[in-house]
Amino acid sequence: MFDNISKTPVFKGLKTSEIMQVLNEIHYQIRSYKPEDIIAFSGVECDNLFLLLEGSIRGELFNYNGRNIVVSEIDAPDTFAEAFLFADKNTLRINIVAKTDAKLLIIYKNDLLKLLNKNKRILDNYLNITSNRFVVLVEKIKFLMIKSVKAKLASYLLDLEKKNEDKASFSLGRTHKELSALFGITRPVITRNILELKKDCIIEIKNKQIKIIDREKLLLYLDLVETNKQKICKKE
Amino acid sequence: MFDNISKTPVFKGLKTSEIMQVLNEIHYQIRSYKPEDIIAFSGVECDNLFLLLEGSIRGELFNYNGRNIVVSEIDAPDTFAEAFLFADKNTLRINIVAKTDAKLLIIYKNDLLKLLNKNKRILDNYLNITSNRFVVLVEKIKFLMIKSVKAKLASYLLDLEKKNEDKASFSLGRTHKELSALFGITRPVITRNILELKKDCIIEIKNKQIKIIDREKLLLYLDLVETNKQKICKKE
DNA sequence: CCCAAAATGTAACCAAAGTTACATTTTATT
DNA sequence: AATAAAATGTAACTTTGGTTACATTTTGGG
Repeated sequence: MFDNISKTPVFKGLKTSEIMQVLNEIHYQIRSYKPEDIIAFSGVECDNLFLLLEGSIRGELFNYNGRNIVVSEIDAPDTFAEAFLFADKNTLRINIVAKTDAKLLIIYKNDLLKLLNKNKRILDNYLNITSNRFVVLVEKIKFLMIKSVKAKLASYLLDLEKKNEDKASFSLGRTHKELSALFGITRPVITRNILELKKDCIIEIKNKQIKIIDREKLLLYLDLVETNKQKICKKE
Repeated sequence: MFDNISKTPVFKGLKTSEIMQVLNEIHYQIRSYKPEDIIAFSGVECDNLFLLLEGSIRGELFNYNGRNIVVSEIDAPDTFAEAFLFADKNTLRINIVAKTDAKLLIIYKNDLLKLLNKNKRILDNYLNITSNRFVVLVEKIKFLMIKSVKAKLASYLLDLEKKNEDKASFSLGRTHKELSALFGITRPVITRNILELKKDCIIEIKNKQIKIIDREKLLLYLDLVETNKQKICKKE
C-alpha cells in the first residue's frame, strides 16, 4: 500500500519511511468501491483529500440539459478533490464515480494542512498539483469555447495524432457516444461530422484506424485566430 | 501602499508591521499601467504573483474564432496569476489587460514560496485563494456548458435578480455588446433573445430596468435537469 | 442644447447542430 | 456459429445561432 502512496504526486520524492512517519501523525481512512459506485455527490461539501491508490475514477458534470459531460478521468495512483478543498464554498461540483474497483485513502483537510505546514516537499508537490489542475481546467474552457463540431474534432484528432506520433495511424480511442458526451453534443452529430471529414479527404479511416491526410485543413478549423487577425479587432 | 497590500487576500489577517517585515525578506517590484495596457501576454511564461494595488484589470481569452471572451475581471486590492503559478506549464493562458490606471506589486514565485513556507497565515490564505479561483473556473465551465442563449440569459438574469433581491427591478449591468463577449456569441443574438424573452412576457423592461415576470419559465430553461430526469438516463 | 458615437432594434438569409427514427455493421456472449 | 446488444451510418426535418446590413434610439461631451 505505501508503495502506491509514494507514487502519488502529493508524496512524490518522499521515502516510504518518511511517508509512514508522516501518516502516523494524522488521521486517515481507507475505503473501497465497486465499478459505477458513486464515491462523492455533486453538491455535497467536501473536506477530504482523496488519494486514489487502486483503480480509476471519473468526474462528471451534468449540464442543464441533463446531458452529462465527463470532466476528468483519473487513474491510480493519483489524487483528486485537492484543488477546491480550501475554497469558501468547498462543495463538490461534480459526481465522482468509480470506473473500476477502486481503493481510496482519505485525508481530512485539517490534517492535510498540518502536512503542508510541516513538510516543504509536500507543500511544493501540493502547489504543483493544484496549479496543474487549474491549467487543465483552463484547457477545458478553451475546448468548450470551440464552437463548431469540426473544430472540436480537429482539436481532438490533432491531440491524438501527437500522442501517437510514432504510429502511422491511430484509434479514435472512444466510441462516438463517448465522444458526444465529451463534447457535450448528440451522437449523430459526431458521426455525421467524422464522416464529413472523411468524405472531404481530411482524414482516412481504415479498420477503425484514423490517419490525418490534410493537416492544413484541420488546422484551418482552429487556426482562424492567425488567419483572421482582423476579426479580433473588428468593430462590433 | 501597505494599506492596500494588507487588504489583499494573500495578506489578510496580517498586521501592516508584519507585512513590512515579511516583504523586507524578499524581492518584489512595483509597476504602473495605463488603461488598455497589456500587462501580460497569453502564451508567455509567468513566474510572478501579481498584487493589484490600485485600479482594475481584466483577463481575456481568445477563442479559435478570434472572438474574445472576458474570463475574469479583478479590482484592487486583489491578486491574480496565483492559481497556475506552480504548474508544470506555467504559461499564461489569457491576456491581462489594464481596464484603468493600475498599480501592481510583483513577487517572484520563489520568493512567494519562502513566504508560504514561513508564514502559516499566508499559506492558509493562499490555499484559500487558489481554491476559490478553481471554483470560479468550474462555475465558468458550467456556464459555458449551457448551450442555448436563452438558458444563458436565464442563468445570468436569475443571478442578477438574486444580487438585487432588495430592489423591485434591476439593470442589465452590461451592454448587449459586453454580454455577447461574456457569452461568446454575437451581439445581435443577444438583442434578439432578450427581446424574445420580453415578447414572451418572461421579463419586463422599463427604462432599462429589468424585472423577472415569469420565473418559472426562466427556470425551465435551466431546470430540465429536474423535469426531464429520464433524459439523463435515456439510452443513446 | 446639439451632435456624434455608442447602443439597441430589426430583418432576411445562411449554416450548423438538434431530434428522431430507423438501417446496417460490429462486437461480445453463450 | 448464433444471437443479442452495442456501435455506427443515414436521412428528413426543425430549431437556433451566425452574418450582414441598416434603422432607430440613447448617451455623453462640448
